[in-house]
Order: sequence, then C-alpha cells, then structure tokens
Amino acid sequence: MTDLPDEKTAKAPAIPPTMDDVAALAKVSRAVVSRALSASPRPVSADKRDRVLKAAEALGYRPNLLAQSLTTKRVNLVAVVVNHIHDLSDLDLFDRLLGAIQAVGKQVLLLKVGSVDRVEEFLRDGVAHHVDAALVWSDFADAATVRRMFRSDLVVMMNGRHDALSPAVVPDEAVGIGEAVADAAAKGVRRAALVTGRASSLIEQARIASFRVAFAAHAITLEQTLQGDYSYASGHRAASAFLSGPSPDAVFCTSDAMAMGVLDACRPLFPNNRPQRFRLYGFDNLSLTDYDAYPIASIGFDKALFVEHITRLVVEPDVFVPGSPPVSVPTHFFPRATA
Amino acid sequence: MTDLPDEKTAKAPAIPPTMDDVAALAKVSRAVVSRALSASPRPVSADKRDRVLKAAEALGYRPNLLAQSLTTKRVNLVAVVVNHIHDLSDLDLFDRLLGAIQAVGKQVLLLKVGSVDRVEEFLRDGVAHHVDAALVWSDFADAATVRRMFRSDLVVMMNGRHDALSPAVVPDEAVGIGEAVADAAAKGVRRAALVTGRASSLIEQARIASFRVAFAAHAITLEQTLQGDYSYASGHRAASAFLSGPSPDAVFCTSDAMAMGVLDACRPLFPNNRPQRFRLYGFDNLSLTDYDAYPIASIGFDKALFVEHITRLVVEPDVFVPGSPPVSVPTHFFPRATA
DNA sequence: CTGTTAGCGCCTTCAT
DNA sequence: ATGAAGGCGCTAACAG
Repeated sequence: MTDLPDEKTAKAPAIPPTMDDVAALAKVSRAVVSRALSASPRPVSADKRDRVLKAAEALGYRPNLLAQSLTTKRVNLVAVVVNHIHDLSDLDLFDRLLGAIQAVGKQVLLLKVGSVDRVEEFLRDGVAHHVDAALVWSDFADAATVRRMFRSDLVVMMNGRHDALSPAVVPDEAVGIGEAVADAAAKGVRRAALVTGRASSLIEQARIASFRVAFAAHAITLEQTLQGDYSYASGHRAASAFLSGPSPDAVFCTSDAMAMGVLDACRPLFPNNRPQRFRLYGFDNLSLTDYDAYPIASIGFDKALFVEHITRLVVEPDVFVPGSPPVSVPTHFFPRATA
Repeated sequence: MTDLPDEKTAKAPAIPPTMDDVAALAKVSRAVVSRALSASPRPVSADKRDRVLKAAEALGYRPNLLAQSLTTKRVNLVAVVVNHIHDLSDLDLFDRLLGAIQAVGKQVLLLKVGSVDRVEEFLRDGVAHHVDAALVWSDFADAATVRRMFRSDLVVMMNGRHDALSPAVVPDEAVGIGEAVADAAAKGVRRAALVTGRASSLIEQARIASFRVAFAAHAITLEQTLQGDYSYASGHRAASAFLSGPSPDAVFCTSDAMAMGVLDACRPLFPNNRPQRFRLYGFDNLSLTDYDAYPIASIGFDKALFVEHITRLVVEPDVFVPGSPPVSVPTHFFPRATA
C-alpha cells in the first residue's frame, strides 16, 4: 500500500501541493523547506533536508515559479519578440537560441508582434508578462516601447531600433557584402541589379547602403533596384526583369529566399547551376543553400557567436554600459555555384 | 511641466508602480482600481473609472500578471513542447498556432525537450512554469509526465503519446496515404520503396503501417524500406539505392525533406521534374514544395483546421470527455509533378 | 457602488 | 540551524 499516485496515469492533483503541505509532511517549518529546496546552499541539517526532499517527492510537489518570482523579482522568463516566425530567417539560429536560454535556466516566451497595431494592443491591454529580458527581432517595436511592454530594462535589440539605454547585437553586414561584391568584381562584374526587402526596416536600409558603397568602391554600376519583401514569391516576380532585355552581370538579393525565387524563375540561364547570363548572390546563408537545387552564394554570420553574445547579455546584464555601441558580429561571404 | 516620463527614452522605472500607487493617485481603493482595469465589466462609477485610467496612464502602470495569476489560478500561459524547432515541420503551422493562442489572450512558452534526459531534468529541477495548457509535439514525453511537469491537467498531445486523461489531435494519415498509393496504383506502380524516419516515434510507426496496408490493398509490393531520420541529408543518402541497380516504380518518403534529398540525388532521373525511372511521393505538404525546384507530390492536412481544434481545447477544456478518442484531422493527397 | 479584509505561494528578515 | 512573521502585487469575498 502506498499513497503515491500512479505516475503513469495520474492527473495533476486538483489542488497542487504547496510548500505548506511539504512542511507539514516533513514536520518542519516552511522556511526549512524553502532552504532545503533552494539551489544555492543554505544552512539546513542533513536530516531535515532529507525529510523535506522525501516529502516533496512523495507529494509530487513542484514549486510555483510565479509565486517565487513575486518575492525574488526574477521570473526566469525571456521574451523573444518576432514579427513572423520566419523572421528567424534560419531555424538553426532560433533552435540554438532556445537551447542557450534554457541552458541558463530560463524559458522562452515567444511573442509574435507583426504590426504596429499589435504593439499598441499589447501596450494598451497590458497583457504581457514581466520578463527578465526581451530579445527583439520584430521591426515594429523600438527599445523604449519594449521596455514598457515587459517592465524590463534588459531588452536586447536585433532589429536595429536600439537606443542608448538598451544593448544591441547586430551583424556587421558591410564586411560580408564587401567580400561578395569584391568576388563579383574580380570575376568581371560591372553592372549589377539589387533585389531588396521592405525598405521600412532599418536593417534593410543599412544593407542597401552597404551594397551601394561596395558597388562604388569596385566601380560597379547599380543598374536597377527591384523591391521585394524577402519572400521566394517576390524574388520570383522580380526575376522577370532579368529574363527579358539586357541583363546585368550580377544580381544581388538581400535574402536567400528571394534569390531562390530568382534562380527558379531563371533556371534556363543557370544550366547545371552555373551562371550564364548573370551571377547570383543571396543573403542569410540559409541551410537551404546546402541543398543541391539552390547552391546560392550567400552572406552570413556565425550563428553560434551571435547567440553567445545575446546569451551573455541575458546572463550578465551589467556588462552593458549604457550608450555603448552595439555588439557586432562579422558576416562573411560564402561562395557557391551561382557566383 | 509634467510628471510624465519621456516615452521615447524612458527606462522602465527602477521600481515599477503597483496598484497601490495607482489607487493613491486616483484617490480610490485598490479594489476599485482592480475593477476599473478589469477586462470584464465590473461595477465602478464612471467618474472613478476615469480617474483610475488616467492615474494608471500617468504612472505607466502595468499590472503584474504573475501576482494576478497567484489569485486567479490562471496564468494565461500555454506551453508548446517540441523536440527540435524543426518538429513544427512547417513553419506555417507554428505561425498560425502562435497567432491563434495570442488571439485568445494567452502567450506561448516554448520549450525544447529534445531527449528523455531533458524531460527528466525538467522534472527533477522543477524549473517549469505552471501553465494553463501544454501542447506537446516532442516524442520524448508522455501525457502523464507532461501533466506533472506543468502542473496542468490540460495537455494536448500531438505526438501520439496521449492517454485516457488527455485530449489529442492527430492527423488521420491513413486517408492521405491511401489516396497517394491509389494514385500510384492507377499509374501502374507495382513495386514500391519506402524511406522512413525514426521508427521510435509512434506517429512514424502508424505511418509506416498505413503505407503497408495501402500497398497491400493495391497489390503493390514493398520491395525495400530504407531508414532515414526525416532530414534532407538522410533522403540524399538513401537515394543511392535507387541510382544503381533496378529501381522500384515509386518511392514514398515519410517526410518531404527526405523526398527532396532523394529528388536531388536522382535529378538525372527527373528531367524537367518529370519522373523517368520512378515516381516520387513525399509527406507533410511543406510550403517548400511550392518552389519550382521541388514539385513533390505530397500528403498533408488542413493546418487551419488543425490549429482550430487545438485552440478550441485550450479555450474550452471542458468539451473534452476523458477517454474519448483523439480528434482527427483528415489528410489528403496533393498531386504534383513528381508523381 | 465602494472600501476592508483575507489570502494566493513563496522568500526573507529577524529572533531564537 | 530553525521557526515566526511580514510582505511581494493582486483579486475575491465580504460588509457597508
């Protein structure tokens, strides 16, 4: 006979056991339970600690993290704010991030804030949990707004909309873009086209500017700029410009997805994936570019390093000195068949 | 002169205002503040409600959802438990799910539990927030364990490991598989090969069984079964079997990613994406199959419907009658060039 | 309609 | 080393 519920089929108890229950069972005070269960070593006699642990186990006790944070002021929650899921342009990045955050004992609250309206809504309705930190990719929120949303001073901005009070981690895209354009120049490219994303994003504006600088440095003429939205479909549409009429020597896209669209629309111009009329360069270095069908030369950064920087800021917020410049992660050119 | 902090650069106040502060400023009791700020209509005089709203605004007050849930017993948090991020085989599904959950006023806590060890760890360390509901994709957790992890009776299992106490939503794969195999049979396929994922997953076992049943029904011989892991790379590797020696009439893969790998490895056998030596069928109906390079016939379900079922269970947990069978979402065959 | 009074579950002094 | 007591921010009864 045992009082232990059958682990295999047990419902969660209608009313979950609290610290009081454990204390009662172990015949100690709540304070002792608190100490015995604490991660950090606290003075408790071995005997009582043992009783507490056993009692907790027997009851299936799990501390209520919410109640806990009410006094500790730390919720062990990190908000990740995105626009769409696809913002995390490569799932690899997101998977790593999630792993890293969990590894430091925190959990990820994923928020999709795909428009300014949504930001306002969150702010107005006040339905956002307080968190230890917020990591922001969404274009639609600036640092001050996010601080208000989550009642947290620790917001790390990855969307370029940081201010003096909040740290930021941003890829140094100029490097990789410079390398890619240099590669093109070395191969004789003189006339280029650029397929861009929404110019509303600060990141995108900077990206375009970097391309212009690099083109100028290598005496490459930017003959046409086509506006897309980062998607495959928009790249596919933009490609019509290169199929008819004189094409440029190289087409640069500010996302791999658009480059994939261009490539598919222009397959006849890429026999065996080798460029014939023009060379093709993407951006993001998606793992998809390792698939045979899309061997697109691209620009990317070290994801592990990127995540490491973010994680460090979450773990040691104090290393950030207000007003200091964003942490930058260098990008590099990854040559592939289409170049 | 104003006491309002500059919204554009404001830090979150070192010590955030509480309900008490608002009550004091508005010269009412905390209870009135609580009512005035409540979503559901509660008795408050228009005058006082107004003062409360103004005071809250002036202070930049945001209710502490944690403290709130301490009394209401509802945290407005829904855990989504995955194995890897890639479990959400299509981002579309996940994006919808996130949107749907936010639409009902809850937020998503994303947990990656990629191994049995991790499950044990979560259980042992007790570092998992209590949530209103948990939605489980990860193979590594059964319903009872998840109920314990999150102190919640409402866990919706999508991994096939449900029990009588927990609802489940599962695609009815037999339908789509039947349709796909029928399509192949109608085109004269007699000898088939199957490329599978990890057989440890219950879902995968059922999937394979369905294929066997369908093959038998259409007098198709399953000549070889190759073990992959759902990934592109594993499909690519498996394909070597079809390049040398006699190939089957059709290759069925239990994931689109593997089918993409097979397709790439066998490109010569698919001039213009038209099958020559064998037909190719995938699974999941990824949006990637809309890309020109991978026109893979596939099997999929209505994602909107799937998400709708899940959301309904979250919103109205009581509709679930313990012991009732899983909610099933029919799958269908989506013909494309490779078939 | 309004204010007062109890807690929710936990951690942290503070005595002991 | 231990227990008692207070309080974290909020909502839910209660009386008025």
